[in-house]
Amino acid sequence: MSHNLARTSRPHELASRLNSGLRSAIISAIGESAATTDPAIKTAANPKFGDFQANFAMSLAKSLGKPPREVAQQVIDAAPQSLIDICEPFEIAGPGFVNIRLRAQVIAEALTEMDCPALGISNANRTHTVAVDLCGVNVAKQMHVGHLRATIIGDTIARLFERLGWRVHRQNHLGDWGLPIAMTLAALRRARVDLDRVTLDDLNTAYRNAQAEGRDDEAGLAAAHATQVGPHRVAELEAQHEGAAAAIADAHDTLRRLQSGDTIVVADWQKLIDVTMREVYETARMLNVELVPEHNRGESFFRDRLAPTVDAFVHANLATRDAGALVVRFAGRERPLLIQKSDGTSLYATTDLAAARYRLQDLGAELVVYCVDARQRDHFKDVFDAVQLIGWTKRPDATHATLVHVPFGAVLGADKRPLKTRSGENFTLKALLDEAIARGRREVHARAAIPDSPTSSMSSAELDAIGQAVGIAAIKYADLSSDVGRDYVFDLDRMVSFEGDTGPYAQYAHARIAGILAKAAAANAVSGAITIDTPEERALALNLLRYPGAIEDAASQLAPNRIAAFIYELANTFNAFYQACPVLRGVDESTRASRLHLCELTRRVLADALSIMAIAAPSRM
RNA sequence: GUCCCGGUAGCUCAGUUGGAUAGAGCAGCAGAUUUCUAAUCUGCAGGUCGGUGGUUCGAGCCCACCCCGGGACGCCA
Repeated sequence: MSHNLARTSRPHELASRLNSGLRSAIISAIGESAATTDPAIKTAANPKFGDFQANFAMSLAKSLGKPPREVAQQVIDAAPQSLIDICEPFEIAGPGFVNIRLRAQVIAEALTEMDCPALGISNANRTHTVAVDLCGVNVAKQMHVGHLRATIIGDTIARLFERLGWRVHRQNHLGDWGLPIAMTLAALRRARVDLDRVTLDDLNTAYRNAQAEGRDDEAGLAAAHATQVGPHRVAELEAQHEGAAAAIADAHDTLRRLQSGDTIVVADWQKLIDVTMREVYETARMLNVELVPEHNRGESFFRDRLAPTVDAFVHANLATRDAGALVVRFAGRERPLLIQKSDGTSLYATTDLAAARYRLQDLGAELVVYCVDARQRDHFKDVFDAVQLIGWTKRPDATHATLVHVPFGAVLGADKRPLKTRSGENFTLKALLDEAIARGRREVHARAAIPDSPTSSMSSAELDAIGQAVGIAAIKYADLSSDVGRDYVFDLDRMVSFEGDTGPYAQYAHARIAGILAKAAAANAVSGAITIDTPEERALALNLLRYPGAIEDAASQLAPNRIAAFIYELANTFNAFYQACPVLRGVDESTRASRLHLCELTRRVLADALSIMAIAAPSRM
């Protein structure tokens, strides 16, 4: 998963300095013919090989017809002074790897440089605009685990770009228009339900019943036609489903009134939206997700743009009639994209095309990211190709915008089937979050009950707040920390176990640091110049320096798990440092000042990285 | 039938443009604690990277075919 986001060059970063130094060494050793050779700098596979390794020698040796180690030696001998100044003597190892160890002083200087509000991340990107399609709830339906993913993955990607200074448009593509909503609305109106007092549960039930009614009707008639039974049998079936047919007719009538702006129907429709969204916003708040009414760009928003969208394809000669419907065909692909039904009405692809056009042309997005279920892969491939065909990705400056689907996998139960309750229903997201919060609170209260624990003096309300943060972190981190494109098994025990690669583990590392810093402040201990002496200090420092690159990689690959992997790595190296390197006790003043500085930086980087996933970082837990 | 995604330790997963002995966590075993928060750390053990063939100095990664699992396939979204 990647797009054409240009990776900014970071001359201040150590890897970049090594890269350019080796590049010029290669040219002076081999000649201009090797000017395009990538030094292939990577972080060392193993600390015993140094901090970085350069792998250029093997591929270069082949084209030169020389032994790789000889080529490596030649290049090392031609190293410019700027490179020699920042490294310990190079070592050639194995088939021709060049092992690089930075001088401790250089690492310390780089860290000092990183010690600014932006933490080394370039955020001068205000000319860039991205639109992020996220959440995508349906009106009158409860949120379930699928919406959890669409919401938090989208929010994280949005925050990622915000962190990099982009203009970000969150787009909540609500399912708030069309026959399904009309069916629900019609059913509720028939039953004379008071829409001012109705709950989302009521709506959800009405939605399901209305759907079942409609399916019943369609299925029966479809079967009748498919089996070519006589008109008598069809009539019989129609009689059987008379109620359903009446309901459908009522739904169509309601839809017609809704579309024509019937004041009463529109007001009732708005009530359904209000009831649904009230709960969506509440859930978003629980998840720390930034989602407000201004982000709503649902199907209804695009209703007047559907006909122009279809017209555009017709006028561009990209749409053809097929069995009464309008389809867009693609070279080398059997599957067409249906943009208008044979009855002249539009369907979801039409809305997606209109939405894409809006995001590209009205919002001016150079990148549009869709955080939607992986099962819609083919659908988005078709939609994106259609947008490409008609030329809506062309930008005023002659560049092309990019549309990217970030497909996410299913949330599975222990049986590896999509997560269901024991009675076979979908888990509501709310129930899942309540359970996680309860678990988080239980754990936090249990810790606080241990004498001398840092939280033992806290009030029950304070502990509840921390417990909620821990429970939510457990769920969010588990969801975001593996490749989002894949299915994962929802196992609350593992998520809330607080051991290993989990949200609470990261929070704990942060709280530990905050504890040290609080004690240091109380003792008037101050941080100062960084010196790198021990292996643990070096490992921690090198990890901190990787932060800007990790964030840029996460953005360019639209991969939230890259952030999580960085966090876990940093928390790990910090805990090893914590174990081996006393900060406040038994060390001289300059060591204490240096280690306090490392702690401060680590805390800030951890908190910053967690904030991109919108996971709280409590100071005590 | 066509197309898409996946298969890595008992379990859950990493693995960047192809690079050194394929890495973590959990579970298991052995250690470290009068602690700056043990929700931690250190070590051990655990693998035919689904299979076969190919490309390459070098393949978990690239190519071909096959096996297994999941998904999508015009008038739902």
